[in-house]
Amino acid sequence: MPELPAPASRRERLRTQTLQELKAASLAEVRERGAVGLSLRSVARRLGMSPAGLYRYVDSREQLLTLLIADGYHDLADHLLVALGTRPTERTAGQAAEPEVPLIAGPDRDVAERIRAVALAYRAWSVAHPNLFGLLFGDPIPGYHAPPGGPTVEAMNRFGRALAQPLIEAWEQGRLRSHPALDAEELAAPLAPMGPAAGELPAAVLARLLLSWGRLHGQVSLEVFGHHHWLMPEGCERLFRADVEVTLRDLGVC
Amino acid sequence: MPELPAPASRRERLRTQTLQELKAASLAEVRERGAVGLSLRSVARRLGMSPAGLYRYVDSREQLLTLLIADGYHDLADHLLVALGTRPTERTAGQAAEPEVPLIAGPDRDVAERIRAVALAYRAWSVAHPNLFGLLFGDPIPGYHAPPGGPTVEAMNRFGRALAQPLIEAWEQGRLRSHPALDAEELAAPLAPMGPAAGELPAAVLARLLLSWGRLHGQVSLEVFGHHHWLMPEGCERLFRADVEVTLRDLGVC
DNA sequence: ATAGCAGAGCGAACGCCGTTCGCAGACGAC
DNA sequence: GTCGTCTGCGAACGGCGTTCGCTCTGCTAT
Repeated sequence: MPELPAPASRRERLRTQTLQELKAASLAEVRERGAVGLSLRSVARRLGMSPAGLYRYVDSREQLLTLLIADGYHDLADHLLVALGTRPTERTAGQAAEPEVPLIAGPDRDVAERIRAVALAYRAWSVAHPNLFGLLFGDPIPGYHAPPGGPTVEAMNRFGRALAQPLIEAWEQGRLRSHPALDAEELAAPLAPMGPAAGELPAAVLARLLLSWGRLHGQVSLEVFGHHHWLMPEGCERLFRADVEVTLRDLGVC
Repeated sequence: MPELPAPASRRERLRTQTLQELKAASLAEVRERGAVGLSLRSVARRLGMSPAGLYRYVDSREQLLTLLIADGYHDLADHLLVALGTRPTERTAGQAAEPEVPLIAGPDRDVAERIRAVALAYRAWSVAHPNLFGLLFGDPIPGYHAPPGGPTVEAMNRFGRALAQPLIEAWEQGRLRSHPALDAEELAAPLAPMGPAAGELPAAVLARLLLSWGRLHGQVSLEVFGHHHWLMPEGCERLFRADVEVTLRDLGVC
């Protein structure tokens, strides 16, 4: 979120500052108690405000959650971009202590190392913020659908671009191995009318992206939600690293 | 859940019947509105009971949810077992319309086909019951930890065994391809002290099980929670089938 | 057969929640 | 300085999970 120059009247400055505090307090609640446990009254108590007062800044509890979702995607995207060597020190949004990025591989590094870096960063962020991971990727908010042009989809797109970046590079370098199951035309066909985010990505690359993302996401999801941890108390990270290596071989870059 | 012979007094019969109705009504609520939307008062209204009356059968809303979780694992396990050709017609628990099992491969079929069958059944069940999938694999209930010997873990174990069954067969047939990233000793080491469910499974097989499950689970999770659907309106099933084929090749059975 | 007791169910209440409404004060524009 | 908009608040409504004490029913032991 680039800071707008906006000279902004005193009123407006106070307003945006209050809204930032509101989001920060809500974020803290979500981190501690999960998205389900977010209570407007409790947030109001933190801010020393009346519950009704919050409604000057937020339409409803649900809309507040979507604000946090957008921020969450931005935070995760920032994290991935750090792993890719972009955006070296900025890190404005996430004011709470951020997890270390386990591996940084800038644009000059081999593409396999860059994929590794983004995958490890994805897991590191998710494990460090399980409740935020749940907010982004867990049960969807019952009635909610993101408005097409809104800040939520923009944040999701930024995240998606960061995730796709090294795969696109691999494709540009001609290093994606062809695969009978992945290059079948019946797979590429439904991908042709792709969403607004995909841009000019060829279907075969998009297919590999979704597949690879899905794999890593599955491991992370099972770990964060406690399903791996229960069968395998230790070693989730090693299992994840093994999956990354297998995926790199499948892609052909390693 | 085998039906106990239990001649049971009239009181007891009525009691268990009421409890079944209670669970059925709650299940319907969860199916419609999701686990977050489950309301004891609403369930009581469905049953024509007072809200307080429910507490004769259930300790709390949370405990009711865990009952549904256990039932959900059993239902999913049943579904997988049907795909494996076991348990041909019984299907007692799930009284609501169950999804068709897309592929049935009995014990006489090739192990690759059996893995395919269980994977497709996993997805079919999840897509057919998104809110139940969320109940089992979405955000965990904030404060809850399954009691070690309880019915929940028993149900999870039954599900895990069904999932592992064809992989074990592949291993017994010596058809699991060795893989540098998966047979590394540092991966097997943390798996050695495995949970109560794993039994005598060798670590390398357990590692492949968790890896393969994680992959498929990731695709299903992203699809059910709407993340794939948004980038790729159609073709989730084809993408999933492609992932299954890639996984089969990785395992070496195909 | 009957006395007594455990089980089942209910109404009322408590404290929490999200949300709305009307009112009061503060700020900014003219 | 005046007026309108913005900000905040107290009170209230309906819904929620949960508890308590009461009644009534059915079972069981004598």
